[in-house]
Amino acid sequence: MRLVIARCSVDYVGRLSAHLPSAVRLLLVKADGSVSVHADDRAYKPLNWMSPPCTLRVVDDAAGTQTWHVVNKAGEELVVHVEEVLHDSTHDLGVDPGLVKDGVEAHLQELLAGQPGTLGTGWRLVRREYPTAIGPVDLLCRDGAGQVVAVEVKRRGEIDGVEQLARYLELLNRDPALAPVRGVLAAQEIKPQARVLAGVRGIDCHTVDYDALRGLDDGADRLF
Amino acid sequence: MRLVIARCSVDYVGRLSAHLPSAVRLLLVKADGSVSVHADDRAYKPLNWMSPPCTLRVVDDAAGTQTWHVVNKAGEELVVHVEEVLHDSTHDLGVDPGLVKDGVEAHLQELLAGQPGTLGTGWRLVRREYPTAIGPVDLLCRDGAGQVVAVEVKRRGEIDGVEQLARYLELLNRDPALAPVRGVLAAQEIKPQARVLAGVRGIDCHTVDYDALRGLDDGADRLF
DNA sequence: TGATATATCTCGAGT
DNA sequence: ACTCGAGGTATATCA
Repeated sequence: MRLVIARCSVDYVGRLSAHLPSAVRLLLVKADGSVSVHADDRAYKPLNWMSPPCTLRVVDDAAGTQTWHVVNKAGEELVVHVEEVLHDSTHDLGVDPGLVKDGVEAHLQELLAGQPGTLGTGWRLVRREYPTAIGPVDLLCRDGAGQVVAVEVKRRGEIDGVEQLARYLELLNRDPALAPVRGVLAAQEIKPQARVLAGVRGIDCHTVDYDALRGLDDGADRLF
Repeated sequence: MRLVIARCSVDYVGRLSAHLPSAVRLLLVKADGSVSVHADDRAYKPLNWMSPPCTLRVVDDAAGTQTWHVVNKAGEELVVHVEEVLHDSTHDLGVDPGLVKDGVEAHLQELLAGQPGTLGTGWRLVRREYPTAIGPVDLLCRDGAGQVVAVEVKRRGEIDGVEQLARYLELLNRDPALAPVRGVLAAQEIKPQARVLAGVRGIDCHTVDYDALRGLDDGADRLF
Protein backbone atom coordinates (compact mmCIF):
# COMPACT_ATOMS: atom_id res chain seq x y z
CA MET A 1 0.00 0.00 0.00
CA ARG A 2 1.35 3.36 -1.08
CA LEU A 3 0.23 6.61 0.50
CA VAL A 4 0.89 9.86 -1.36
CA ILE A 5 -0.17 13.30 -0.23
CA ALA A 6 0.04 15.59 -3.23
CA ARG A 7 -1.31 18.67 -4.90
CA CYS A 8 -2.99 17.29 -7.98
CA SER A 9 -5.77 17.64 -10.52
CA VAL A 10 -7.72 14.64 -11.76
CA ASP A 11 -9.75 13.65 -14.81
CA TYR A 12 -11.88 10.55 -15.21
CA VAL A 13 -13.36 9.42 -18.51
CA GLY A 14 -15.39 6.23 -18.49
CA ARG A 15 -18.97 5.55 -17.50
CA LEU A 16 -19.19 9.31 -17.10
CA SER A 17 -16.75 12.21 -17.31
CA ALA A 18 -15.52 13.97 -14.21
CA HIS A 19 -12.94 16.59 -13.41
CA LEU A 20 -11.22 17.67 -10.19
CA PRO A 21 -9.41 21.02 -10.04
CA SER A 22 -6.03 21.26 -8.37
CA ALA A 23 -5.92 20.72 -4.61
CA VAL A 24 -4.02 18.73 -1.98
CA ARG A 25 -5.37 15.19 -1.67
CA LEU A 26 -4.52 11.66 -0.59
CA LEU A 27 -3.65 9.23 -3.37
CA LEU A 28 -4.11 5.68 -2.12
CA VAL A 29 -2.54 2.93 -4.21
CA LYS A 30 -3.41 -0.57 -3.04
CA ALA A 31 -1.71 -3.89 -3.75
CA ASP A 32 -4.74 -5.00 -5.77
CA GLY A 33 -3.88 -2.21 -8.25
CA SER A 34 -6.70 0.12 -7.31
CA VAL A 35 -6.09 3.85 -7.05
CA SER A 36 -8.33 6.22 -5.10
CA VAL A 37 -8.22 9.98 -4.64
CA HIS A 38 -9.41 11.15 -1.22
CA ALA A 39 -10.30 14.57 0.11
CA ASP A 40 -10.45 15.22 3.84
CA ASP A 41 -14.19 14.58 4.00
CA ARG A 42 -16.96 12.43 2.43
CA ALA A 43 -16.39 9.63 4.94
CA TYR A 44 -14.70 6.68 3.27
CA LYS A 45 -15.73 7.46 -0.28
CA PRO A 46 -13.03 8.83 -2.55
CA LEU A 47 -13.62 11.77 -4.86
CA ASN A 48 -12.47 9.63 -7.74
CA TRP A 49 -11.00 6.18 -8.19
CA MET A 50 -10.19 3.26 -10.45
CA SER A 51 -11.21 -0.21 -9.36
CA PRO A 52 -9.07 -3.26 -9.98
CA PRO A 53 -8.10 -4.86 -12.24
CA CYS A 54 -6.29 -1.89 -13.73
CA THR A 55 -2.78 -0.72 -14.54
CA LEU A 56 -0.91 2.38 -13.35
CA ARG A 57 1.60 4.04 -15.68
CA VAL A 58 3.60 7.03 -14.41
CA VAL A 59 4.89 9.58 -16.93
CA ASP A 60 7.50 12.16 -15.87
CA ASP A 61 6.67 15.54 -17.33
CA ALA A 62 9.15 18.20 -18.38
CA ALA A 63 8.44 20.51 -15.46
CA GLY A 64 9.42 17.88 -12.92
CA THR A 65 5.80 16.93 -12.31
CA GLN A 66 4.24 13.56 -12.97
CA THR A 67 1.12 12.30 -14.68
CA TRP A 68 -0.44 9.02 -13.54
CA HIS A 69 -2.47 7.12 -16.11
CA VAL A 70 -4.70 4.45 -14.61
CA VAL A 71 -6.65 2.36 -17.12
CA ASN A 72 -8.81 -0.75 -16.98
CA LYS A 73 -9.94 -3.36 -19.50
CA ALA A 74 -13.13 -1.47 -20.36
CA GLY A 75 -11.11 1.52 -21.55
CA GLU A 76 -12.03 3.71 -18.60
CA GLU A 77 -9.21 6.05 -17.62
CA LEU A 78 -8.23 8.00 -14.54
CA VAL A 79 -5.57 10.66 -15.12
CA VAL A 80 -3.87 12.29 -12.13
CA HIS A 81 -1.66 15.31 -12.70
CA VAL A 82 0.70 15.30 -9.71
CA GLU A 83 2.02 18.82 -9.26
CA GLU A 84 3.69 18.62 -5.87
CA VAL A 85 4.38 15.64 -3.60
CA LEU A 86 4.13 16.39 0.12
CA HIS A 87 4.39 12.83 1.40
CA ASP A 88 5.10 9.45 -0.14
CA SER A 89 5.39 6.21 1.81
CA THR A 90 4.92 2.53 1.03
CA HIS A 91 3.86 -0.14 3.52
CA ASP A 92 3.68 -3.91 3.40
CA LEU A 93 0.39 -5.02 4.92
CA GLY A 94 0.17 -8.65 3.89
CA VAL A 95 -3.06 -10.52 3.22
CA ASP A 96 -5.96 -9.58 5.45
CA PRO A 97 -7.81 -12.36 7.28
CA GLY A 98 -11.06 -10.60 6.37
CA LEU A 99 -14.30 -9.61 7.97
CA VAL A 100 -16.84 -11.70 9.87
CA LYS A 101 -20.39 -10.29 9.73
CA ASP A 102 -23.51 -11.07 11.71
CA GLY A 103 -27.00 -9.63 11.53
CA VAL A 104 -27.66 -9.28 7.80
CA GLU A 105 -30.92 -10.20 6.07
CA ALA A 106 -29.79 -13.74 5.26
CA HIS A 107 -29.37 -14.50 8.97
CA LEU A 108 -32.77 -13.04 9.77
CA GLN A 109 -34.42 -15.18 7.10
CA GLU A 110 -32.56 -18.25 8.36
CA LEU A 111 -33.72 -17.68 11.94
CA LEU A 112 -37.35 -17.05 10.94
CA ALA A 113 -37.35 -20.16 8.75
CA GLY A 114 -36.28 -22.15 11.81
CA GLN A 115 -38.80 -20.44 14.11
CA PRO A 116 -41.98 -19.77 12.05
CA GLY A 117 -43.93 -19.94 15.31
CA THR A 118 -42.62 -16.48 16.22
CA LEU A 119 -44.68 -15.08 13.33
CA GLY A 120 -47.92 -16.57 14.68
CA THR A 121 -49.23 -19.48 16.69
CA GLY A 122 -49.27 -22.70 14.76
CA TRP A 123 -47.41 -21.32 11.74
CA ARG A 124 -45.45 -23.83 9.68
CA LEU A 125 -42.84 -23.28 6.99
CA VAL A 126 -43.76 -24.48 3.50
CA ARG A 127 -40.59 -23.34 1.75
CA ARG A 128 -37.77 -20.81 1.80
CA GLU A 129 -37.09 -18.93 -1.44
CA TYR A 130 -40.36 -20.12 -2.97
CA PRO A 131 -39.97 -19.50 -6.72
CA THR A 132 -42.33 -17.30 -8.79
CA ALA A 133 -42.03 -15.87 -12.31
CA ILE A 134 -40.74 -12.55 -10.98
CA GLY A 135 -38.41 -13.88 -8.31
CA PRO A 136 -38.36 -15.96 -5.13
CA VAL A 137 -40.61 -15.29 -2.13
CA ASP A 138 -38.45 -15.23 1.03
CA LEU A 139 -40.68 -17.55 3.08
CA LEU A 140 -43.90 -19.31 2.20
CA CYS A 141 -45.79 -20.45 5.32
CA ARG A 142 -49.18 -21.74 6.42
CA ASP A 143 -50.80 -20.05 9.38
CA GLY A 144 -52.63 -21.80 12.22
CA ALA A 145 -55.81 -21.99 10.10
CA GLY A 146 -53.93 -23.53 7.17
CA GLN A 147 -54.02 -20.40 4.99
CA VAL A 148 -50.96 -19.70 2.85
CA VAL A 149 -48.88 -16.66 3.85
CA ALA A 150 -46.07 -15.08 1.83
CA VAL A 151 -43.44 -13.54 4.12
CA GLU A 152 -41.04 -10.89 2.90
CA VAL A 153 -38.01 -10.60 5.20
CA LYS A 154 -36.10 -7.32 5.43
CA ARG A 155 -33.63 -5.88 7.87
CA ARG A 156 -35.46 -2.59 7.51
CA GLY A 157 -38.98 -2.57 6.13
CA GLU A 158 -39.40 0.18 3.57
CA ILE A 159 -41.81 0.97 0.78
CA ASP A 160 -39.92 -1.14 -1.76
CA GLY A 161 -40.39 -4.25 0.34
CA VAL A 162 -44.15 -3.70 0.45
CA GLU A 163 -44.32 -3.22 -3.33
CA GLN A 164 -42.20 -6.30 -3.86
CA LEU A 165 -44.46 -8.41 -1.66
CA ALA A 166 -47.58 -6.98 -3.34
CA ARG A 167 -46.25 -8.12 -6.73
CA TYR A 168 -45.64 -11.62 -5.38
CA LEU A 169 -49.13 -11.77 -3.87
CA GLU A 170 -50.66 -10.68 -7.19
CA LEU A 171 -49.01 -13.69 -8.82
CA LEU A 172 -49.51 -16.22 -6.04
CA ASN A 173 -53.22 -15.45 -5.82
CA ARG A 174 -53.61 -16.48 -9.46
CA ASP A 175 -52.65 -20.03 -8.40
CA PRO A 176 -55.86 -21.80 -7.28
CA ALA A 177 -53.79 -24.35 -5.35
CA LEU A 178 -52.52 -21.56 -3.07
CA ALA A 179 -55.14 -18.80 -3.13
CA PRO A 180 -56.14 -17.01 -1.06
CA VAL A 181 -52.60 -15.97 -0.05
CA ARG A 182 -52.00 -13.18 2.42
CA GLY A 183 -48.78 -11.28 2.98
CA VAL A 184 -46.57 -10.41 5.94
CA LEU A 185 -43.65 -7.99 5.97
CA ALA A 186 -41.22 -9.12 8.70
CA ALA A 187 -38.42 -6.75 9.62
CA GLN A 188 -36.37 -5.54 12.58
CA GLU A 189 -37.65 -2.04 11.92
CA ILE A 190 -40.58 -0.91 9.78
CA LYS A 191 -40.84 2.68 8.53
CA PRO A 192 -44.16 4.48 9.07
CA GLN A 193 -44.62 5.01 5.34
CA ALA A 194 -44.16 1.30 4.72
CA ARG A 195 -46.78 0.52 7.37
CA VAL A 196 -49.27 2.84 5.70
CA LEU A 197 -48.74 1.33 2.25
CA ALA A 198 -48.89 -2.17 3.69
CA GLY A 199 -52.26 -1.30 5.22
CA VAL A 200 -53.57 -0.12 1.85
CA ARG A 201 -52.31 -3.30 0.18
CA GLY A 202 -53.79 -5.55 2.90
CA ILE A 203 -50.36 -6.66 4.06
CA ASP A 204 -49.58 -7.29 7.74
CA CYS A 205 -46.45 -5.94 9.40
CA HIS A 206 -44.43 -7.90 11.91
CA THR A 207 -41.42 -6.48 13.71
CA VAL A 208 -38.77 -9.01 14.63
CA ASP A 209 -36.32 -8.93 17.53
CA TYR A 210 -33.13 -10.32 16.03
CA ASP A 211 -31.36 -10.83 19.36
CA ALA A 212 -34.38 -12.59 20.88
CA LEU A 213 -34.70 -14.82 17.81
CA ARG A 214 -31.03 -15.69 18.07
CA GLY A 215 -31.59 -16.46 21.73
CA LEU A 216 -34.44 -18.84 20.85
CA ASP A 217 -32.09 -20.54 18.40
CA ASP A 218 -30.13 -23.58 19.56
CA GLY A 219 -27.87 -21.36 21.62
CA ALA A 220 -24.68 -22.07 19.72
CA ASP A 221 -22.59 -18.92 19.23
CA ARG A 222 -22.78 -18.14 15.56
CA LEU A 223 -20.06 -15.52 15.31
CA PHE A 224 -17.11 -15.79 17.63
CA MET B 1 -6.13 13.85 7.64
CA ARG B 2 -4.28 11.33 9.76
CA LEU B 3 -2.71 8.18 8.32
CA VAL B 4 -1.81 5.35 10.69
CA ILE B 5 -0.39 2.00 9.68
CA ALA B 6 -0.88 -0.37 12.57
CA ARG B 7 -1.37 -3.94 13.63
CA CYS B 8 -4.89 -3.94 15.01
CA SER B 9 -8.08 -5.86 15.59
CA VAL B 10 -11.48 -4.24 15.12
CA ASP B 11 -15.05 -4.72 16.33
CA TYR B 12 -18.14 -2.96 15.05
CA VAL B 13 -21.51 -3.11 16.74
CA GLY B 14 -24.31 -1.13 15.17
CA ARG B 15 -26.52 -1.83 12.22
CA LEU B 16 -24.83 -5.25 12.23
CA SER B 17 -22.02 -6.85 14.18
CA ALA B 18 -18.63 -7.43 12.62
CA HIS B 19 -15.20 -8.52 13.78
CA LEU B 20 -11.72 -8.24 12.29
CA PRO B 21 -8.89 -10.38 13.68
CA SER B 22 -5.46 -8.86 14.23
CA ALA B 23 -3.53 -7.77 11.12
CA VAL B 24 -1.63 -4.78 9.75
CA ARG B 25 -3.99 -2.21 8.25
CA LEU B 26 -4.37 1.45 7.33
CA LEU B 27 -6.38 3.57 9.75
CA LEU B 28 -7.63 6.67 7.95
CA VAL B 29 -8.92 9.50 10.13
CA LYS B 30 -10.45 12.36 8.18
CA ALA B 31 -11.13 15.94 9.20
CA ASP B 32 -14.87 15.25 9.07
CA GLY B 33 -14.36 12.85 11.99
CA SER B 34 -14.80 9.64 10.02
CA VAL B 35 -12.54 6.65 10.67
CA SER B 36 -11.98 3.88 8.16
CA VAL B 37 -9.96 0.67 8.37
CA HIS B 38 -8.39 -0.38 5.06
CA ALA B 39 -6.73 -3.61 3.98
CA ASP B 40 -4.45 -3.69 0.93
CA ASP B 41 -7.29 -4.81 -1.35
CA ARG B 42 -11.09 -4.48 -1.89
CA ALA B 43 -10.65 -1.39 -4.05
CA TYR B 44 -11.66 1.77 -2.21
CA LYS B 45 -14.00 0.17 0.30
CA PRO B 46 -12.69 -0.15 3.84
CA LEU B 47 -13.07 -3.35 5.84
CA ASN B 48 -14.77 -1.40 8.56
CA TRP B 49 -15.59 2.23 9.24
CA MET B 50 -17.59 4.82 11.14
CA SER B 51 -19.24 7.60 9.19
CA PRO B 52 -19.44 11.17 10.47
CA PRO B 53 -20.68 12.72 12.62
CA CYS B 54 -18.90 10.67 15.26
CA THR B 55 -16.35 11.09 18.02
CA LEU B 56 -12.99 9.35 18.50
CA ARG B 57 -11.77 8.65 22.03
CA VAL B 58 -8.33 7.08 22.50
CA VAL B 59 -7.66 5.04 25.65
CA ASP B 60 -4.12 4.06 26.58
CA ASP B 61 -4.00 0.48 27.80
CA ALA B 62 -1.67 -0.93 30.40
CA ALA B 63 0.50 -2.84 27.95
CA GLY B 64 1.41 0.33 26.04
CA THR B 65 -1.21 -0.39 23.40
CA GLN B 66 -4.19 1.80 22.58
CA THR B 67 -7.89 1.29 22.10
CA TRP B 68 -9.80 3.65 19.85
CA HIS B 69 -13.50 4.05 20.58
CA VAL B 70 -15.45 5.66 17.76
CA VAL B 71 -19.12 6.28 18.47
CA ASN B 72 -21.96 8.13 16.76
CA LYS B 73 -25.30 9.54 17.89
CA ALA B 74 -27.19 6.35 17.06
CA GLY B 75 -25.07 4.39 19.54
CA GLU B 76 -23.13 2.50 16.88
CA GLU B 77 -19.58 1.81 17.95
CA LEU B 78 -16.33 0.97 16.23
CA VAL B 79 -13.59 -0.30 18.53
CA VAL B 80 -10.02 -0.53 17.24
CA HIS B 81 -7.42 -2.31 19.36
CA VAL B 82 -4.11 -0.81 18.22
CA GLU B 83 -1.35 -3.26 19.06
CA GLU B 84 1.61 -1.81 17.19
CA VAL B 85 2.00 1.47 15.29
CA LEU B 86 4.22 1.27 12.20
CA HIS B 87 3.49 4.71 10.78
CA ASP B 88 1.63 7.79 11.94
CA SER B 89 1.43 11.06 10.03
CA THR B 90 -0.98 13.97 9.87
CA HIS B 91 -1.55 16.22 6.86
CA ASP B 92 -3.45 19.45 6.30
CA LEU B 93 -5.41 19.15 3.07
CA GLY B 94 -7.78 22.10 3.25
CA VAL B 95 -11.24 22.20 1.72
CA ASP B 96 -11.61 20.41 -1.59
CA PRO B 97 -13.07 22.38 -4.51
CA GLY B 98 -15.15 19.31 -5.39
CA LEU B 99 -16.08 17.24 -8.39
CA VAL B 100 -17.59 18.23 -11.73
CA LYS B 101 -19.60 15.44 -13.39
CA ASP B 102 -21.04 14.94 -16.87
CA GLY B 103 -23.14 12.10 -18.20
CA VAL B 104 -25.67 11.54 -15.44
CA GLU B 105 -29.45 11.19 -15.68
CA ALA B 106 -30.09 14.92 -15.63
CA HIS B 107 -28.09 15.30 -18.85
CA LEU B 108 -29.94 12.45 -20.48
CA GLN B 109 -33.25 14.12 -19.66
CA GLU B 110 -31.94 17.43 -20.98
CA LEU B 111 -30.83 15.86 -24.26
CA LEU B 112 -34.13 14.00 -24.76
CA ALA B 113 -36.08 17.18 -24.01
CA GLY B 114 -34.14 18.89 -26.79
CA GLN B 115 -34.59 15.98 -29.21
CA PRO B 116 -38.04 14.46 -28.57
CA GLY B 117 -38.01 13.29 -32.21
CA THR B 118 -35.57 10.53 -31.23
CA LEU B 119 -38.39 8.93 -29.20
CA GLY B 120 -40.72 8.76 -32.20
CA THR B 121 -41.53 10.56 -35.44
CA GLY B 122 -43.39 13.80 -34.92
CA TRP B 123 -43.06 13.77 -31.13
CA ARG B 124 -43.18 17.17 -29.44
CA LEU B 125 -42.26 18.16 -25.90
CA VAL B 126 -45.12 19.48 -23.78
CA ARG B 127 -43.13 20.01 -20.57
CA ARG B 128 -40.12 18.82 -18.58
CA GLU B 129 -40.74 17.93 -14.93
CA TYR B 130 -44.52 18.01 -15.44
CA PRO B 131 -45.94 18.30 -11.92
CA THR B 132 -48.36 15.77 -10.41
CA ALA B 133 -49.57 15.22 -6.86
CA ILE B 134 -46.99 12.45 -6.32
CA GLY B 135 -44.04 14.13 -8.02
CA PRO B 136 -42.89 15.42 -11.38
CA VAL B 137 -43.04 13.36 -14.59
CA ASP B 138 -39.65 13.60 -16.32
CA LEU B 139 -41.02 14.46 -19.76
CA LEU B 140 -44.57 14.97 -20.96
CA CYS B 141 -44.83 14.70 -24.77
CA ARG B 142 -47.37 14.36 -27.54
CA ASP B 143 -46.71 11.69 -30.14
CA GLY B 144 -47.21 12.10 -33.91
CA ALA B 145 -50.95 11.39 -33.51
CA GLY B 146 -51.30 14.00 -30.76
CA GLN B 147 -51.70 11.50 -27.91
CA VAL B 148 -50.11 12.42 -24.59
CA VAL B 149 -47.10 10.31 -23.52
CA ALA B 150 -45.44 10.33 -20.09
CA VAL B 151 -41.73 9.56 -20.39
CA GLU B 152 -39.69 8.32 -17.44
CA VAL B 153 -35.96 8.87 -18.05
CA LYS B 154 -33.41 6.61 -16.35
CA ARG B 155 -29.79 5.83 -16.99
CA ARG B 156 -30.63 2.20 -16.15
CA GLY B 157 -34.19 1.01 -16.48
CA GLU B 158 -35.14 -1.22 -13.56
CA ILE B 159 -38.32 -2.42 -11.96
CA ASP B 160 -38.62 0.63 -9.72
CA GLY B 161 -38.72 2.94 -12.72
CA VAL B 162 -41.62 0.97 -14.19
CA GLU B 163 -43.58 1.16 -10.93
CA GLN B 164 -42.90 4.88 -10.65
CA LEU B 165 -44.17 5.52 -14.19
CA ALA B 166 -47.22 3.30 -13.62
CA ARG B 167 -48.16 5.45 -10.61
CA TYR B 168 -47.88 8.62 -12.70
CA LEU B 169 -49.99 7.12 -15.48
CA GLU B 170 -52.73 6.16 -13.05
CA LEU B 171 -52.93 9.80 -11.95
CA LEU B 172 -52.57 11.40 -15.37
CA ASN B 173 -55.30 9.21 -16.82
CA ARG B 174 -57.76 10.61 -14.30
CA ASP B 175 -57.34 14.03 -15.95
CA PRO B 176 -59.88 14.21 -18.81
CA ALA B 177 -57.83 16.97 -20.46
CA LEU B 178 -54.93 14.56 -20.91
CA ALA B 179 -56.39 11.01 -21.01
CA PRO B 180 -55.66 8.65 -22.57
CA VAL B 181 -52.00 8.93 -21.58
CA ARG B 182 -49.52 6.20 -22.44
CA GLY B 183 -46.09 5.62 -20.89
CA VAL B 184 -42.55 5.17 -22.16
CA LEU B 185 -39.52 4.12 -20.14
CA ALA B 186 -36.45 5.65 -21.81
CA ALA B 187 -33.06 4.43 -20.58
CA GLN B 188 -29.55 3.66 -21.80
CA GLU B 189 -30.03 0.10 -20.62
CA ILE B 190 -33.24 -1.73 -19.64
CA LYS B 191 -33.15 -4.87 -17.47
CA PRO B 192 -35.15 -7.93 -18.60
CA GLN B 193 -37.24 -7.91 -15.43
CA ALA B 194 -38.18 -4.27 -16.06
CA ARG B 195 -39.20 -5.11 -19.64
CA VAL B 196 -41.46 -7.89 -18.38
CA LEU B 197 -43.20 -5.69 -15.81
CA ALA B 198 -43.48 -2.85 -18.34
CA GLY B 199 -45.26 -5.26 -20.69
CA VAL B 200 -47.72 -6.21 -17.96
CA ARG B 201 -48.36 -2.53 -17.17
CA GLY B 202 -48.76 -1.56 -20.84
CA ILE B 203 -45.65 0.60 -20.83
CA ASP B 204 -43.30 0.85 -23.83
CA CYS B 205 -39.52 0.57 -23.49
CA HIS B 206 -37.09 2.72 -25.42
CA THR B 207 -33.31 2.36 -25.19
CA VAL B 208 -31.33 5.56 -25.69
CA ASP B 209 -27.79 6.01 -27.04
CA TYR B 210 -26.35 8.80 -24.90
CA ASP B 211 -23.31 9.43 -27.08
CA ALA B 212 -25.40 9.56 -30.25
CA LEU B 213 -27.83 11.97 -28.58
CA ARG B 214 -24.97 14.16 -27.49
CA GLY B 215 -23.65 14.08 -31.05
CA LEU B 216 -27.05 15.32 -32.30
CA ASP B 217 -26.84 18.13 -29.77
CA ASP B 218 -25.51 21.53 -30.79
CA GLY B 219 -21.95 20.31 -30.43
CA ALA B 220 -20.92 22.79 -27.76
CA ASP B 221 -18.62 21.28 -25.15
CA ARG B 222 -20.70 21.06 -22.01
CA LEU B 223 -18.05 20.41 -19.41
CA PHE B 224 -14.68 22.06 -19.98
C1' DT C 1 -21.23 -15.07 -17.71
C1' DG C 2 -25.48 -12.60 -16.92
C1' DA C 3 -29.27 -11.35 -13.96
C1' DT C 4 -30.98 -10.31 -9.40
C1' DA C 5 -31.11 -8.57 -4.66
C1' DT C 6 -28.53 -6.60 -0.86
C1' DA C 7 -25.80 -2.92 1.46
C1' DT C 8 -23.31 -0.59 8.21
C1' DC C 9 -24.83 1.00 0.85
C1' DT C 10 -23.13 6.66 0.31
C1' DC C 11 -24.46 11.04 -1.11
C1' DG C 12 -27.15 14.96 -2.30
C1' DA C 13 -31.47 17.51 -2.89
C1' DG C 14 -35.71 18.79 -1.35
C1' DT C 15 -39.40 19.21 2.31
C1' DA D 1 -34.75 15.58 10.80
C1' DC D 2 -36.56 12.85 7.38
C1' DT D 3 -37.57 11.15 2.76
C1' DC D 4 -36.53 10.15 -1.84
C1' DG D 5 -33.78 9.10 -5.74
C1' DA D 6 -29.28 8.38 -8.09
C1' DG D 7 -24.86 6.14 -8.19
C1' DG D 8 -18.71 5.32 -12.39
C1' DT D 9 -23.18 2.47 -7.03
C1' DA D 10 -20.15 -2.23 -5.40
C1' DT D 11 -20.75 -6.91 -4.09
C1' DA D 12 -22.45 -11.60 -3.44
C1' DT D 13 -25.36 -15.18 -5.01
C1' DC D 14 -27.54 -17.94 -8.19
C1' DA D 15 -29.09 -19.42 -12.88
